[in-house]
Formats: sequence, structure tokens, C-alpha cells
Amino acid sequence: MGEGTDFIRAIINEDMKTNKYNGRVHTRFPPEPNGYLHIGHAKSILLNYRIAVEYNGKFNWRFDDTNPTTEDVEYVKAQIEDAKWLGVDWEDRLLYASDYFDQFYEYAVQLVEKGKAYVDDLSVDEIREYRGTITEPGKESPFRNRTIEENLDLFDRMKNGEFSDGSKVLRAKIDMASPNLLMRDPLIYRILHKKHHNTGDKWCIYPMYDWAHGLEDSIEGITHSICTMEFEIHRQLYDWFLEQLDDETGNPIFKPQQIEFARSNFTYTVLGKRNIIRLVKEGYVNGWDDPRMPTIVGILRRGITADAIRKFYKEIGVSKREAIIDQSIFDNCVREDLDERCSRVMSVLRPLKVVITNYPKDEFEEITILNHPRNKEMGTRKIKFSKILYIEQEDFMEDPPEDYFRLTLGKEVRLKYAYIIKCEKVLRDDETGEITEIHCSYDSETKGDSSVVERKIEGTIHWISAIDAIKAEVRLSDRLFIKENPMELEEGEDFTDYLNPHSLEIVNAYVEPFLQDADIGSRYQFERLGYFCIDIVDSSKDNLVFNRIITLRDSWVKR
RNA sequence: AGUCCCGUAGUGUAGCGGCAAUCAUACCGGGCUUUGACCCCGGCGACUGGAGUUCGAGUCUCCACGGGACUACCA
Repeated sequence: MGEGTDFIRAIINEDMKTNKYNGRVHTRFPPEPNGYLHIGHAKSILLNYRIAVEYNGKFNWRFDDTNPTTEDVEYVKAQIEDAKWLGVDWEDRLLYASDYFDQFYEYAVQLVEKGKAYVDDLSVDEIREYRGTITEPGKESPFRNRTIEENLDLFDRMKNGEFSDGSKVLRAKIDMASPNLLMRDPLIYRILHKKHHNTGDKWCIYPMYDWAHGLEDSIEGITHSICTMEFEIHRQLYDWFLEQLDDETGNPIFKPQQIEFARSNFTYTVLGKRNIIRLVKEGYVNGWDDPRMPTIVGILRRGITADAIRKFYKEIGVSKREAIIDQSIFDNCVREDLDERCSRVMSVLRPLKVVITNYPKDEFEEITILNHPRNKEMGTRKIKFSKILYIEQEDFMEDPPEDYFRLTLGKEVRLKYAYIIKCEKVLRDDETGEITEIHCSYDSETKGDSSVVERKIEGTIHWISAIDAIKAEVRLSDRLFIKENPMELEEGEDFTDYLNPHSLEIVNAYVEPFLQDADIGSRYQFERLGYFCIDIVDSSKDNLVFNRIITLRDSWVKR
């Protein structure tokens, strides 16, 4: 898709034309600091940020921290890190809803003074009961018609901590028969004697989402309040609250417009805080930053770049249809990004020893090769060819299928960047029958590239010299679930029933020696295998650890 | 069951009354290749259904069907 004008930009274009906000565009991302951000959040973050940039506007990062029972500074820190990694910039506008608590309170008083809010003594259960249902209207609370004076007094005392949690709430007086349940006298404040990460013990009443959110947007001068579809039904209330209030000059307060878009889901994974928490807490993965996780920390640890994420979201666009995006679209973006930026290296994941019978015993030769086949600017490096080598176990077969063009007994194959070899003998373990090594001869006339070597050989395989290869732990992670949509469940099933038992395999591989000193987090293409990244958590000079970011596309194994 | 939102190839999208219905991905076939990668070429494949408005409907209207949201002192 790419550059097309999606429905949100169409709305903004129209607003620009009509000068609705004096040519101003100001967006925001308002996370609640109660969990780790995931790939789904990235869509919203990037969308809001990109729009601000495109329209020469501003973007705010704002923590919607109105519920101290679930929020924590640990999450505010983590979310800030994630956002920075994604590359969004809020300049000096790292904001908190809790900074506006005084203003929220003033506005609530104003609403009470206008006779549009009241203190209700009903219990949680009673409120629910009085609310009615989807098909039946609710009924009014017996406390609904308290006098303004009484409400003012009660609300003040709520704030002062005179009442216990749950004993009273402040509600808007709207319409208990509204077809929209949110309009049936929604709660504005609840009593919560709870320390807040930002305001400490100053407050014992905290604003509800619907009350806070529109006000936050209004206070910050947000023009387009872009959120996901589940808030669509809230828009009526969002608008109502903003329309009731006046500023100190008696004019209506600034009114942003809320626009909803559909969130994205992905095949073979689960999104949603609840599910993600379970994966961590129940030990199905090794923490929030496990490379198999859809969390931002997981993705970045896996080695995927923020560029790839941006490319992906640009690719799939924005709409109002709830979508389950095929993993392959994401994978393609990741590969495109990595193909361009990664140096190639030789690595053997499952080594099979090869002895070059006609190569001198204690000698070796250096071969200079390009780090990237299409980009000379990425430089060259040297690798060593010698008598003892390792190749990939799956690159040798004694009894190969018709179209196998790797190494097999009596046949030739090209060792990439080096010589053509011919397999002459297979040695195996007497007891297990397993192949232990193979003997090959090399053709000394075949070194180099096609410009100097005429012989055409079908197959080219990667290899590494035993004399200088170093060991590394390589973690081969795969999709976490074996079911396209793990949340689509039969009665009695749980999404964890569909966890992929082979989502993580660890092998001891050989890699080129220069990787010993490579930077943590750096990425490489292991030729013919895939893209790999030096693990930012567990890797060290003495214990190299790679994560497989993604395999290369493989049009052979899929046969 | 009521209100609201959504419904274009397998998947994700473009389309704003007149197109042979766009692009990407997937898939199939071919070319190139010292990565069965990358790249290039070709192909497959869709307007949920029915009425209506109109000279003309994927585009507008209505109905049906399908999917989703809403019945937290969460956000």
C-alpha cells in the first residue's frame, strides 16, 4: 500500500482545508503504565507520531496514570525506553495525566455546580443493577437529585478522605435510558486510598478514564485524538464531557476530535496484556524480553530493527477493519531490512567434519571475500581454507532425492568462495551408524569466482575451517504458536494448548573468529541460513550467544 | 436481544458514480546467481447477497447475511 491517504489522513486533510484547528495538528500516545508495550502498541505509536511529523505538527507522550492500583514506575521507565527505540520524539512533552489532577478536580466541581454531576452512595453492585442492560433502560439512583450544595459538600469531603473506598462516587447526570450504556450516568471519580507513583498521597479520589481522557487531550491542545476501535463507543461521552465545561473566561474548553482505527493482530502469536503476562508468569517463555515474544523488548532483543517495524506498518496501512495479518508480510519486511544492512558471515550450525584428503596437512590459505554481495562499501574480510573443515550436516546426503544439489557421495559441490570438492568416502560410527566425517578431494584449479572458473557446478554450500572457527551458542527461535489464531478456541481449550513445543532450539555452532570481538546486538547474515544477532543479554566474549532473527526464504525445504 | 462500527483475491490494502478493479505479501511458473538468498519477468486470484436510485454502482439508499464493540468504582 504505502503512501496512500488512509481515512485518518483524509479527515485531517479536510480539517486543514476547513481550518478547523487553525492548521494545527497535534497527536499523542497515552499508554497506561501497567505493562510492557507490544508490537500492537507500536502501530498506534508510529501512526500518531508519523502524522504529527507529516503535518508539521507535534506529538506528545502522555502516561494515562489515573489508576494507582495497577500502575508502576517500573512500567513508565520501560515504556519510555521502548518508545525511544521505536524512534519517536516528543521533544519536551513527556507528560502525565496525574499532572492535571488539580484541573480535573476543578472541572468536576464545575460540573457539580452546573447540576450535571452528583455524589452517589450506591454500592458497586447496586450501580451495576441500576445501570440496566443492553436491551433494558436503567433506573435513576435515589441519590441522583441531591442539591448542588450537598453534592459540593460531599465531593469536597470525598476529596478530603472522609469516606472509605467504594462508599461513594461522583457521577455525571446524563441519561439512565440511553442506548449507550456509557451515557447512563457514568462514574467520574472513585475513592481510592492508594499512593500514586507521581502524586504520592495527595489524592484519595482518582478520575475514571472517560473523565480524564478528553480533559487530558483538551488541556494539551490535542487536535486529533487517535485511538483504537474499542473506544468508539466512548466518543459520545468524550464529546459530552468536553461540551459541558467552560474555561476561566466562560468560553467552552478546547475540543479535540477522537478518531478510531482498528488494531492489528498477527497470525501465530497472541497480543493483549493478559495473554502476554500469562506467557511470562507461567514460564512458557524466558521473560518479557524473550525473543519469541511480541513485546517491543522481545522484538528488539530478537534483533529486529525499528526500521523494519516502521516499514511494516507503512506497508499494511490503517483502516477500521479488525485484521489478522499474515506473518509473512511482517517477515518480508524484516528480511528486506536485514538483507540490506547485514554483513554476511560463514557459520555452521550443525557441524559435519570434512577432511580434504589432497590438501597439505599443516597449511592454510587466506581468501578475501566481500562482506555484502551487492554493497562493496561494506568492505571485505579474510577467511581461511584448510585441510579440516566443517559443513552443515544437512548439506550432505548419502541417498539424496532427485533435485538435491548439495554434497553426496561421488559427487561434487562448490564450497562458497573456495574450491570445488568431491566426496569420496563416508566414515561412520561402528555402533550408532552415524556419519562421523566425510573425506573429499578438492580441485586446486577451481578457486575463485565465476569470472575465472569456467566449471559450472549446481550446488554451493557454506563451510568453515576447523583451524580458526570459534564456538558459539545459537538460539533458533521459531513461532510461539502452532495455530494461526491461538485465541480462536473450542470449549475447554486454552491458548497455551497451542504453544509450539519447538519454538526454541539451541545449538552449538561454529562461527568466523572475528565475531569474538563483534558488538553486542550486531546483526549478520549467516550465509544460506538466516539473520542472526548477538544477544544483548547473555552474550559475552567468552560465551558468544546468537539469536536467530529470521531464516532466509527457502524455496527448497518447502517441497 | 438493542445501539454503534466494519465487510474488495489466502492475507493486508487502494478505490470517493464511468478502471481491463491498485499495490504488497502468499502461491505457481520462468530467468539470473559461487547464498535453493537477493533481484528480474510472467501467472493465479476479490467487490458478502438482494432490491432500489442512476444512462451508468465496489462506490449512493434500504434490507438481509457475516464479523466486531458495548452490560468494570480498568484503560
